[in-house]
Amino acid sequence: MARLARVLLPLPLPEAFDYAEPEGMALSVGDQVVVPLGPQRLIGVVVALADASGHNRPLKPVLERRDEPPLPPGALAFVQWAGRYSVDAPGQPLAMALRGARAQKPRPERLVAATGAAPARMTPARARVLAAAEAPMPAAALAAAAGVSAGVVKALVDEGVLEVRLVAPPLAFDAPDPHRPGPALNASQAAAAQVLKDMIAAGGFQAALLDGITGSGKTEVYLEAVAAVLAAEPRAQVLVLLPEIALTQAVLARFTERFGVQPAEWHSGVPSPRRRRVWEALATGQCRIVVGARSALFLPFTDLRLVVVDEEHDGSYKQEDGFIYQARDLAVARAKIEGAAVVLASATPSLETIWNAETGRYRWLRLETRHGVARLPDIDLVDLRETPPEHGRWLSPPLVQAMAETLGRGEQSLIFLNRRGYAPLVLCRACGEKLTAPDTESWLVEHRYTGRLVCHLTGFSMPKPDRCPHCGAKDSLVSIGPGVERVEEEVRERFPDARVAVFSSDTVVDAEAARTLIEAMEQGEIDVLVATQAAAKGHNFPNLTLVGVVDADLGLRGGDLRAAERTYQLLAQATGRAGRKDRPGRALLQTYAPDQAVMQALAGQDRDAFVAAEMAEREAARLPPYGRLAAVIASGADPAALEGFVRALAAAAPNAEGVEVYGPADASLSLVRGRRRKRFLVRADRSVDLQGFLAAWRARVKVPGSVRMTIDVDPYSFL
DNA sequence: AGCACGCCGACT
DNA sequence: GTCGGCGTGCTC
Repeated sequence: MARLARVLLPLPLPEAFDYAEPEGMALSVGDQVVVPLGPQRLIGVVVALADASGHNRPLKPVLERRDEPPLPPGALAFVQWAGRYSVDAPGQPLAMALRGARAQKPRPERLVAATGAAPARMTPARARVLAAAEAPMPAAALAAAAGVSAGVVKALVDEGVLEVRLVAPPLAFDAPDPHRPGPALNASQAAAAQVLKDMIAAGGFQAALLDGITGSGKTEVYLEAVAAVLAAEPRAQVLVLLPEIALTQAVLARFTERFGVQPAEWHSGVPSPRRRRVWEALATGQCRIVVGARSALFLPFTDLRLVVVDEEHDGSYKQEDGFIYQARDLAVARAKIEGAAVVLASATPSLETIWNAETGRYRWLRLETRHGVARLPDIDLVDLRETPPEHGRWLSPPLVQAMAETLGRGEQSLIFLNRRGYAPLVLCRACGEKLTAPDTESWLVEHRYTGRLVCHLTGFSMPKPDRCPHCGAKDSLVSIGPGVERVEEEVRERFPDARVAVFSSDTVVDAEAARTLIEAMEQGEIDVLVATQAAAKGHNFPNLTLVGVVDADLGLRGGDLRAAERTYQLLAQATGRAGRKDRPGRALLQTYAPDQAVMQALAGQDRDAFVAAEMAEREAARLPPYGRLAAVIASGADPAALEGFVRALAAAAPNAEGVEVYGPADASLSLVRGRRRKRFLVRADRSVDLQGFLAAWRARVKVPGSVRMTIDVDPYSFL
């Protein structure tokens, strides 16, 4: 009986394709196969097998079954679920899941071993080599073991006394030891760790929010949960997700210290052969701990029992282009599919997660105490209407004075501004024109280090011209607003003797540079660090006692759903930097809106008040977490075609109870690379099948070739 | 995503 | 008169 195989391909195709199973191939669901698609050969995964008799269409055959581990059932189910959830082609999440499987295979190692033949001439050096060549080993190692030069080994190989064997490097990762003693936990940590251990002992899907201020020791607590999982079952696997920027050697070292072995790493910087090894080791149960960035969620775990999402509120968990997904939410879904526990950890949890904890979906573990004698900093608002900086300056008198005092005591300051470059806008004094990237409304940001104007969205850049490109006026361009470079300039002018450094993605281009700068800060070689968000993560600067936030209002403008929440998280995080050791820290937030609930909650260090106020607003507007959102974005280079499509799309919106469709409006950046963008926003009650609504809507329209349509379920960026 | 088929500008 | 630009449309 001939069978057909449904094969999912890692392409944006709407469905899996059918192929004939050749006689004797004996395929199984999950197998990696090579199939023809038009003129090309592609790797895909078998998602179903069925009787082919009665199939009317001639089928191409599966070309081969790859001699590689299959995609485990949980991973396959997750891929299919993620495709439905995101209302995208199922091949998109499959492409994520196959990234490691399609990566370059690690190079085989060249080992030398004795063949048993005797050398024509025996010398003392040769005798030592033969004595040492008990097991196959690299030629250099053998030479070293025998105390001879590489030439002796090579001569024996040439003579046929030794042979070179190509051996695949070992796949397995060293087994972690969950029984190594962990650090002593305080009462609050111990209580939380016990709840997690009980959860794990009970088994099955369960979720918990590990909620504790900076320095409360969340990592130690979830490492206890990791240890419990590893100890409970010999095959159990653990995934720890971190924001990409937090994946430093320092963090990995904590795992190594706790379990005695290096965990597998997974992020954009991991070289291709290494990825292949991690993928295969997981799929064959030879790797038990992965520490990775959001895409690690798609790895082929066979026995996943625990997922930890550290800094769960972090915006970088949301992937915004290509396959759009929110890794934190998908982590919970994957845990559910696998029957695993999931722990979300944060000092400033997202409102969605707090809501899930409040409504009992997640266990809520609050760590109350801070490590050691460290205290929270005092937070003061600086009302910029009362004490503004001088014209063309950005640091207010109270902040400057606090910096001077801090410097005088020999302590460190962090000046925080979430804007790269020198000035976010350049305009012409003569004609008033704002300089933008070509075909875009996106402002060009001035960078003085490089003397260039850069578009942070499109990547366009040009040298700063001395004439206005619009009216030709000479020396008429003025820099508007502050970026970190400009604040650095002001700090240097005001404090000529201070040692000043900038931490932004321009000055810190890789992990190495980050480590160098962090170390300099730790060693007290920097007095004032001017930083973007890049620095506001998990570092401990014992001598840092002042945090200044140049523009605390930055997140509050623009009608963005999560603006207030983000500002809160940012500031709580930034001010959480100060005073971690024994010195009381101080934070000054410059604001034009000191009466805002966010500012008040921050000044009062009252997270619960902030959350309550924000929740009430969300509930009144039936916005997340009380409702659901999706964005539908249409873009195209031909304005008429786009306009026509958008009108048709609006007319085709299904009428559904509990769903409102807003738009079309110009999308956040209404013009990107010559393409106009229009956006619909869909708000739905939680009871509504939002994905079903979106799929039905899309099915009602024909998308012309010149227009691209993207659906973003649970959108984060509204700017 | 490739890759081919298909109609309009600068070259041997 | 052709080579080739990438717009549109398939691929089981």
